[in-house]
Amino acid sequence: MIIKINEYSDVPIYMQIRNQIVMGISSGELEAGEQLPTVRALSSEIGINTMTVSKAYQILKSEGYILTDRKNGARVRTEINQSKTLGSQNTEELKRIVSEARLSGISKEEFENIINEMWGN
Amino acid sequence: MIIKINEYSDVPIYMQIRNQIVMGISSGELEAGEQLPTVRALSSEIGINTMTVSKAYQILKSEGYILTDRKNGARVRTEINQSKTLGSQNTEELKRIVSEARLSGISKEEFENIINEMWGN
Amino acid sequence: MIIKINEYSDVPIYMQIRNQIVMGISSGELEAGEQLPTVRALSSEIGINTMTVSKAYQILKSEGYILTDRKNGARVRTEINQSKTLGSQNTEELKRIVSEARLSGISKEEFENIINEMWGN
Amino acid sequence: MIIKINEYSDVPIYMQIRNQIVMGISSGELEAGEQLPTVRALSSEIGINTMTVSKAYQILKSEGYILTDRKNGARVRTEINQSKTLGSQNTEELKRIVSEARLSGISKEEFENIINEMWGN
DNA sequence: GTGGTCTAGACCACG
DNA sequence: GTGGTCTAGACCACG
Repeated sequence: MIIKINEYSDVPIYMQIRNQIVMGISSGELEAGEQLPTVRALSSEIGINTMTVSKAYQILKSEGYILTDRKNGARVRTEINQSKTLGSQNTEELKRIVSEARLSGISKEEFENIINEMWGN
Repeated sequence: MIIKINEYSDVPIYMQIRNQIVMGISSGELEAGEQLPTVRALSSEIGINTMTVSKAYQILKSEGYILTDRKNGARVRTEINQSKTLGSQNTEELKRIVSEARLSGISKEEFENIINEMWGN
Repeated sequence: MIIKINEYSDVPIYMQIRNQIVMGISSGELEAGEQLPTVRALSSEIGINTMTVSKAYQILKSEGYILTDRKNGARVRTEINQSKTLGSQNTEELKRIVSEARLSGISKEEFENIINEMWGN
Repeated sequence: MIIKINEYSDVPIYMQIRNQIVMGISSGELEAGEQLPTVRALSSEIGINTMTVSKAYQILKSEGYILTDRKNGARVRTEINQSKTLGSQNTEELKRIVSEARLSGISKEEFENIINEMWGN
């Protein structure tokens, strides 16, 4: 899986890494149990500080997306916690996006089509 | 309309104000042409600096949501530009949220119900 | 001649009045010697303070575009001073606009066409 | 590149900075990808507050002229959006300048020569 | 070291 | 009274 960093984004680099790995797991590009590159490998590959990658991995671990051990490095967790809830921050973000979409003249049907495409099948 | 600031949020205060006003316009709580509180009134009401409120208003102005004049203060714009697009940042955010929702075990139907509730009718 | 005020413009109202009268003289809509509406008439017509119109007239007078006397009110000057220079402020503004036009991908030919249309004949 | 502030100008300092950087990019004095001075360096160089410089940079960023990141500071964007339009404010300003130029006795040919010089080649 | 945020307080032009 | 500008100074996350 290829991680692409936008160094000029407002989103911190460690968060960009975290987000792309989460999206990779969700899309199936990263399978359950699959091994992630080592911190050192990934940081040299994308040309950033190891601390930054390490921070991304720590967040993914604390969120329950990956497991780490000294021997095997990091792996995608096979049983990700199914909270079945969006969480308050994502709910707030989603409300904001929905509001802006409505004001920009997008119809609910169009918005649902966007969601459908993103969801895959 | 009541603005509530979460001082522990990662979202800057001026952005929280901006977001809540956008959501207020979208929901109809703030009507087209309606007058917003003055910078001074709002800043004293929520206990923050006038510069911070001013920054929120300037962003809303530059985004085309409100208009300001020296005499009457700020008003909700009656004709908000209908770009009919989400914008690249909102698209990225939405992709991330969809990915996290899927991984948390939310079904597409449940997600669409969340959208439906947020959308209103 | 009809003066249209944009109350939400960053350009002060007195300057909007001044600018529109200058453009009216330049286009020929206002002829040399033609009488302008009284301060009172114009201010009530466009619904603003008499002081604001008065300020516009004072600027036009000091710039040599109009003449005022108690008996006849304000008239377009028949011999406007032909300095044949842009002035430093207009020169700076024009430089800025040219720079922005270039960066936006407008060609010199296209820009000259815009000038031609504005110039009339 | 040297930024010169006119403290007596009606143009706010942050806008003077913004304008001079835009003109620098347009003239080629600032090249695509070139690094701008840091907020602190520029503010101390021209003797003004960091907030004022920061505001100029934020405007340039929101307009798409520059990119900022925490590590490297600000850089001139390599691909500036080519809208190919003047924008309504610049169009209005240009109309005003053309009108004043005509009234001052400048011929269309002379005006086009001024444009030509500003445009470079 | 970098840009970003926020404050307290001042002053300004406009109307 | 209104929004807009600017300062001096502080603190912050990111890298």
